[in-house]
Amino acid sequence: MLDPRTLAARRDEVAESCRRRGVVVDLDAVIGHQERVAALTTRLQEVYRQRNEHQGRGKRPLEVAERESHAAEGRRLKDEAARLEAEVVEAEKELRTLACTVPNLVHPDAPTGGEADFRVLRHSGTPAHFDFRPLDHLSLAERLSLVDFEGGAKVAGQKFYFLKNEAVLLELALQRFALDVLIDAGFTPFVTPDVARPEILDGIGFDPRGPETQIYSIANEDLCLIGTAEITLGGLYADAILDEDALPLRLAGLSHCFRTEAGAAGRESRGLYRVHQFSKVEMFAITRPEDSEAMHEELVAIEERIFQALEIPYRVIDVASGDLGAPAYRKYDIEAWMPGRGEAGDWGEITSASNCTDYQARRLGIRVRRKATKRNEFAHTLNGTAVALSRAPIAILENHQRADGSIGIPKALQPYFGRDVIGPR
RNA sequence: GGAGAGGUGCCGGAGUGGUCGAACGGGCCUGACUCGAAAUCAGGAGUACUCGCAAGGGUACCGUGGGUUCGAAUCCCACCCUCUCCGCCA
Repeated sequence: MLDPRTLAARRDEVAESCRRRGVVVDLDAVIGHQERVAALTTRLQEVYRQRNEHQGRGKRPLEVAERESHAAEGRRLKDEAARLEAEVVEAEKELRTLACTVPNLVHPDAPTGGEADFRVLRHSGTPAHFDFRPLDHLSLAERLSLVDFEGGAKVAGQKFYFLKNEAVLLELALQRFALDVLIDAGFTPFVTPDVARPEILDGIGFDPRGPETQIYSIANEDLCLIGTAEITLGGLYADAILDEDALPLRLAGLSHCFRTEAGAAGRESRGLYRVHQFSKVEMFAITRPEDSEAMHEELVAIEERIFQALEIPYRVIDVASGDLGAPAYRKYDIEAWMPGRGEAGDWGEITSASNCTDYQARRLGIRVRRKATKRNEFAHTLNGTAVALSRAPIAILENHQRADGSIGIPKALQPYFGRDVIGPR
């Protein structure tokens, strides 16, 4: 949600961003509605003022007849207020609905276009040359008894799985490795709840309901399974007014992530790439508005450090305007080289870092108290994947596979993993 | 899960129908005193909405949502949360 008043002030800029996103929104309707809500609110407050004045006159002892007519007038004012209140509530609800259709602004340097129009910012590493035909991660994992999708389907359904043997150790090693990198970088580590209230999801910009939702709801509870720790870490600071000196906040959250993947049938669905549950170490940052772009670069730099240490070839892309998602102002994805993907290997997204500017902060009520002006402003929030324990293992398995079917463990991970190879078996 | 207690401003803590946006402490900010500081004294500090070019008005908010009443922090109902005890449990 963009603030309807800043929307009015920056109307043309917002319109241009919507155009670049390919989103059709009637901005003038939102602005007009905001004005109507303000006018209604003013009228309601005037009735409140009258009511207060009237009540002041009832504080002294009154004759019986006087008391009667006083009470009657009071009831009249109360009814009038109630009527207006209902109108205001209704109008505000509608305004919120309208305002929520307006996505965030888009960074001027982000490429314009759809999913395929990303800009490649840089490459790191070179895809390994195999003198044998490399397998995809699923075949590798099955040969080595690392995952059990059949068992997952048996107890929980399609796209759930068991990790087994070294895959379990690999998951834990990657978690711990990533956390160490983040702690070094000044992040405070968290293990967060795996569930959250719908308001929190909504504040972060996830739609907990509706047919296209990515979110599981828990029956008979007002709770959802989280799709990422971004939800819980952001929610942790909902309604906070933060001291300017306390920023930026760097938070690292380890959680399980649950996604329904509604409407994603058939899309790159093999193996661990797109599953209903996985673990993730997520970065979340809260900054002053002027610091968010630098923080965005910092988050990507950390992601790159992690994947360089894991010896995974990758490229960093600047996601195009049409593929950003409503909260994001700019998004950088890291795509790892996955030798087993497609016919002869392909790039696959393994992390994603977004600068959401004040879009989430506004909905969650995360503010900064400015020292100079003593005023409160909405903070900026950012999030980025340190390591997703579904996709990072794909990249490791596929890139570090050997002719004998074993998997080499990158040096940086060996102390965490405990040995230097998985298999062969 | 059962029983009890409680949720008030930055913190502690009054307040059981109008005079309460809220006593009193503490902390914080400004000024006075001081060479400076401490102590002391005098002032000032919440959030949001709304009207206004502004200065400055107005309105709402005492866990949340309803209700009673001319009038609710105060009474009633529901829910959420916290604490203590019991039970259960990793």
